[in-house]
Amino acid sequence: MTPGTPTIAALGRSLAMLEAILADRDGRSLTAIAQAIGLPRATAHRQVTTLVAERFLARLPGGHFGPGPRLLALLQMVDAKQVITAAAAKVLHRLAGKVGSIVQLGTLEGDMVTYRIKTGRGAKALFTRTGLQLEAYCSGIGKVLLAWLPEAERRAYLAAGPFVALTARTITDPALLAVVLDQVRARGYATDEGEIVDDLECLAVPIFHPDGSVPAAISLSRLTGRGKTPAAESLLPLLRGAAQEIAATAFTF
Amino acid sequence: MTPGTPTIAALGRSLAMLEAILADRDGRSLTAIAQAIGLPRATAHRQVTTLVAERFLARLPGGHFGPGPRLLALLQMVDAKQVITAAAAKVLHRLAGKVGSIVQLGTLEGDMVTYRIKTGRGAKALFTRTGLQLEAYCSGIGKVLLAWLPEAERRAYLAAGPFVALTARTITDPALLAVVLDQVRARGYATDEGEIVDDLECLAVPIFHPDGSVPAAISLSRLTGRGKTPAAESLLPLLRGAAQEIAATAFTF
DNA sequence: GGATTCGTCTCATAGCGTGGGATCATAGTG
DNA sequence: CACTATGATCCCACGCTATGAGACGAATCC
Repeated sequence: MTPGTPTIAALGRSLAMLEAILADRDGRSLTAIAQAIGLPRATAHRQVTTLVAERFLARLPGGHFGPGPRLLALLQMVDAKQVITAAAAKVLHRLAGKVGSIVQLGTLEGDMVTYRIKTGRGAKALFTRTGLQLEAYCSGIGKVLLAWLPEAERRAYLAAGPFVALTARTITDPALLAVVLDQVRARGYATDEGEIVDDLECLAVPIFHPDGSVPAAISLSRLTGRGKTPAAESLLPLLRGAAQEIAATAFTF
Repeated sequence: MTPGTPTIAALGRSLAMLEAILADRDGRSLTAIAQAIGLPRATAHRQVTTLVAERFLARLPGGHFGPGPRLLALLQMVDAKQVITAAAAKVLHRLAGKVGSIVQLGTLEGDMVTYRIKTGRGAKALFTRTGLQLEAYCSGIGKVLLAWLPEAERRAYLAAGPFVALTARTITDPALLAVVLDQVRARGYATDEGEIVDDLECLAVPIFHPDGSVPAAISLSRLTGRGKTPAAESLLPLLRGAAQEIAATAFTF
């Protein structure tokens, strides 16, 4: 540890013990688990006793342990999207500073995209705000999230419709949208050139979960009216780098 | 606390702090949260610092906190069914002793029922064992779990088929099964009279999650060849009582 | 600019968790 | 059935470590 950061050693050890017990699917003895993480039997025993008393663990018949009610309650408060959002915050701030445009992060809830992070210069000029929900089919982030949806869900989404035109360029034909989503998956990124608002264009890439799913996506947006147009695709490596960094910090244990 | 049980006070307090921070959706200050659970600011600050360093929490811009990667990893190991199983173990042992027959608990995974607990006298005479997966449409537990499935999933299950006859009494007609499931929901319990094996009958009731869903079901089984047949429905209150007790211990935080 | 309020850091104190070891409780084994 | 091995649980003196009041800087409000 860095000596400059005072932390509670005992807490870390207890949490490691919690992890070790839940990770153990083979029914090892408490003593064995304790030994595996280098803890005296007596200490481990007391920690587990406490966790059971606090209802974070439950005793199973046969001397084993399982998750307790309070852990379940915790589970209901947390979802992967929140973790990604937390991990993404600082990465996206840095990215926004580097490219000098608006950076956003969004997730899919049902048919709608939820915008969870918005940062960068000119952010107030854009109509979105964090917490806003928007249709998925017409934004870069939305198309990325749809593209990596499981086959069955993507099909259901396309079948549900209707897709209302917000500008002349909005894709409203389900068949065409299906083709576009296939392209997005093949290329690894999505674009939006005036499909929501006429003078807005953006570039979006997925954030991959290790299991291959895409729980979130990030995008760079620019109002086309304003000044120079830096080659959009030249920004792709930066955006992808950020996505990878976010995934790494969010999913590395 | 009961004085007879030695527990680590500090661990409990730190975990309470973790919960409090995650439960706070209003963006209160750390000081405010600490005060709410009666902890000095300095102590709370050190605990949170530790939890961040251990990656159970993550710093959000604006001085707030969100769940961290290790918490996500922890919670991925937990699902509601495990918690229910843990909570049910002792309750079902007691019930088995009281009624003197076989008690089981099962959950639905895809189309199959997984038997997770089996206890009581004569348990070895029955072919099931914990961990066994069985088709859902022909057992009492299975019918309960199907009956409370969300509309769409229940319909999908009924449409998928086929339903093979294991005995002369097995329900193989999807339309009839649909009617039976409606009855089960209306009555609040399911029976199986020789639909899997000729001489086996059972009575099953749901365990309700507070949100109304049914993540698990419990049943009493009896081999009909053997002796007297205590009025099956007279056991219903006992079974329901056990189900309610399990739900209470598993979902009360 | 004065007054809050919050986050962060320091440090002396004592309270508490620590862990070696003893004691039960359960299996396996000859 | 005694014998042994393994694990769970309990005990307790010791010393370390978490504690929390207080100080300080920073940000925000009036």
